[in-house]
Amino acid sequence: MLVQRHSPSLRPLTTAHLAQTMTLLGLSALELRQKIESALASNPALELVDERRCPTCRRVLAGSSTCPFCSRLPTSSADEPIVFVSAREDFQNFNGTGSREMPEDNYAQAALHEDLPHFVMRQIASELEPEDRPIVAHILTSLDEDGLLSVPLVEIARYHHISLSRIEELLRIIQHADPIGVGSPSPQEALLVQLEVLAETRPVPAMAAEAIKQGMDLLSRHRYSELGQLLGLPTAQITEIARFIGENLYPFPGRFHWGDVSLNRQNQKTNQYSFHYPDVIISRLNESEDTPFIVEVALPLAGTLRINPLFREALQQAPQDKAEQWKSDLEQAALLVKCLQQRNHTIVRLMQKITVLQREFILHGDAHLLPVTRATLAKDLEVHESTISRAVSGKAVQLPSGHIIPMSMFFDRSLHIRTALKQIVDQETKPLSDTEIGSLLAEQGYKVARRTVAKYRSMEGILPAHLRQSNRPQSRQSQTLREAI
DNA sequence: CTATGGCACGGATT
DNA sequence: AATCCGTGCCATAG
Repeated sequence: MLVQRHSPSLRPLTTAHLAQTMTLLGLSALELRQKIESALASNPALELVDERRCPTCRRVLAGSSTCPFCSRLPTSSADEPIVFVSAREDFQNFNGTGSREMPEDNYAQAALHEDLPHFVMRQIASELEPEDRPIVAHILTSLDEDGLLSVPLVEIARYHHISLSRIEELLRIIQHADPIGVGSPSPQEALLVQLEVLAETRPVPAMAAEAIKQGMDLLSRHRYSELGQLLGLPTAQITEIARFIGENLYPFPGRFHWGDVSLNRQNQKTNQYSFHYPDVIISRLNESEDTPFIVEVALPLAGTLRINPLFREALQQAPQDKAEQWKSDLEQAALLVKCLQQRNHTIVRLMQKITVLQREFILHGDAHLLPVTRATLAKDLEVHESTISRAVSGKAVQLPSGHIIPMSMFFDRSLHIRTALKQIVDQETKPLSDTEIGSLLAEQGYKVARRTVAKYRSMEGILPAHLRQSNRPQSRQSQTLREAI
């Protein structure tokens, strides 16, 4: 296998090597930690020693978690980013902020240790009868990335042989957990639940619930006068209700904070990137324009994982019945350590390439992202394409700006065009049709079909021209709301 | 008649 | 082999 070429020190790869390297490569820092912890617990041949060495230069590190020697290489330049693996002690205390503001602490905490289903379950578990828990778990795991329930309730009721009304009771409990409205079958219902909860602590506009119930589609299309007629209210009052909803309610309870790292593009536009522990942290050595990058590949452990030398000795005089077991433990341990090295090695090499290629993007944002494919990078690095895929998937990168983005964003083929599109719409004086936007994009060198403009536009949550009023800035929430329909 | 969204196809990407 | 993405065609709304 090609991987070998870059790691001459490793002994020839067996199938086991390969399999495990592949698996480890595909894991994020968080998953990797779990994996290592469980290995550590079950395999006596492994030990975690406090002595920490810089994985790059092998120097023993004293206090700091980053190697002072490596991070101060005087020869590095913009073309040669400093890339190294770093054992992060702060992993447990990670709060995801960096320099970035964090809206709610508990979200960050939750995202570190668990996903949306677990987060919700933990809140409500005490309210539930033990026999209801599997049912609730079923519901929670069926949520889509927006935190909405796409599976019909009847189906779940039938599956568990319980009545529909029982299910509805349970769902009600779920909906009142944080994020409020989670588990609702529709954005509409999510809004209603939020409204209800909000009403307990502060005044809400009269008829707001009616407006949502009866005029969801009108509301979402900004047809305030029509909605006014429907409800027999003056348009002004409807506008007021709409404003309130836009500012205080959110139709997709899960989208704000969770969302799939690789798929959910929606939250990128809001700067609310997912709160995952970054597998890679990019920072700049200084403030100058041509500063080298410092790239830390996070190893979610404080210390060095190695084979316990005592165990190796003990193996010599192992009792008959245990010999076999011990031997396999030792092999397992050695394998894990090697594969771990290899995983890190691959990621380091990958990041070296990426940081050079996407330098402008890292420093200056979305518009400068080059459309690079995993395939070309694989060729550059002389590894198999699938190796890159695995190395990239499910991982997060923290940029010098503090933003945490999915690593796959480095391979987004249309982000720069979408950014240009956003800019066009931001600056438009009258709503431009997709065709017009298309020709403007063409002037900038982006030749895309009209249909594609429409796709990008909706990806960015921008409404079609006829529903966009001329350039008054609108709250993000109401944009999202309208997107719902 | 124009603007847009849905569906589906084919080629590229993973 | 499975999935994603850009695009063309067509139906529908305005």
